[in-house]
Amino acid sequence: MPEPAKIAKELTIGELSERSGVPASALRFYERQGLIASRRTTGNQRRYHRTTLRRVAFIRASQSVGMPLSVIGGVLGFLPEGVPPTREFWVRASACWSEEIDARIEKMERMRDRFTECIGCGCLSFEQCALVNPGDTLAERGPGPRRLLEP
Amino acid sequence: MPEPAKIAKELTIGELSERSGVPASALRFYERQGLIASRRTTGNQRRYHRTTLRRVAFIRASQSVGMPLSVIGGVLGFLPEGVPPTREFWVRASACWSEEIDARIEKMERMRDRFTECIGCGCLSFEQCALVNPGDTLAERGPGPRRLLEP
DNA sequence: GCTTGACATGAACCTCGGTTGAGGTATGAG
DNA sequence: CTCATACCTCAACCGAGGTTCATGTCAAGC
Repeated sequence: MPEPAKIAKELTIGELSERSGVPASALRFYERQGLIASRRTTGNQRRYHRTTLRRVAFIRASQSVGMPLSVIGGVLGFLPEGVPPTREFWVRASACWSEEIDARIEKMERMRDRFTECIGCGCLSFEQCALVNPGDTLAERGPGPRRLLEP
Repeated sequence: MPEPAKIAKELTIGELSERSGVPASALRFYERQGLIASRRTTGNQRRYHRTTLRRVAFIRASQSVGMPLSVIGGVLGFLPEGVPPTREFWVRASACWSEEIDARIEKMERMRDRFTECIGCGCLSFEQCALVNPGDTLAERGPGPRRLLEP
């Protein structure tokens, strides 16, 4: 007789909070934002699938590299709730974040160099000064998860 | 007979706004935060010294490299209102910001690399994962304008 | 079955860097 | 002097990313 199939244990919000180190208030907030999902018991309490732990890990890791929740949510949209993340997903997400981070680093380096140039020329005046009018504002919009969308 | 000394023209908030491209509401906000100062007319209207234009330029340029207003305010504290910024000031401020930016870039690179590592090991689990528990939070506090303070 | 701790909701509050609007006053050109 | 602008203050609001609190319900151990 085979062992009875282990029922994959669901997590309460307290357990998820404990195991992830993320306050329950934040987990409820993520749920309102659509980043994670939960089943509700008959008594209206949240129960999380085990894989939610991974989602939360991904959220926090992404936040730690400076991603806003809105962008993280976009990427998590490609990862259905309740299935463990595929290797494919990790690879693409990583590539996506790397691209994003590289862009930000590049921008900061450009700004730093401009700042130093401006010291050299003593300007820091409007109209002429590249630092005061960076012109990078257009490039600001729409990086998005290209690597996830274009395999 | 010598020409009458040109009275250094003061700027109204509208003029400062126009010439700096910064909304008047933001200029009032900066004043509340103590980043810039103004003289008041008998009728309680603001009049700005010409050098305020430079201060505002500095504020915007600093913001463009990601400095929070509080830190910018700290550095501007070394630049008395009404005197044009010295070369010394620019040089130190630049060095200060460069240091700050380099630190941020370094941190982002570290994070990016960790992210990629974590993809490699497939972890992204709590407790073990360096990304999820970066341990960089302590280093977060107190960079401050060292270069301005220690000549 | 009772009690206690965990969970639910909603509203209020926080920081940061401002914007918007209402209601009132100054300034300057004609 | 008048009248259009420009300016003043104060209060409320935005969005991001949450926290805190009050009040009420659920689940589980004894």
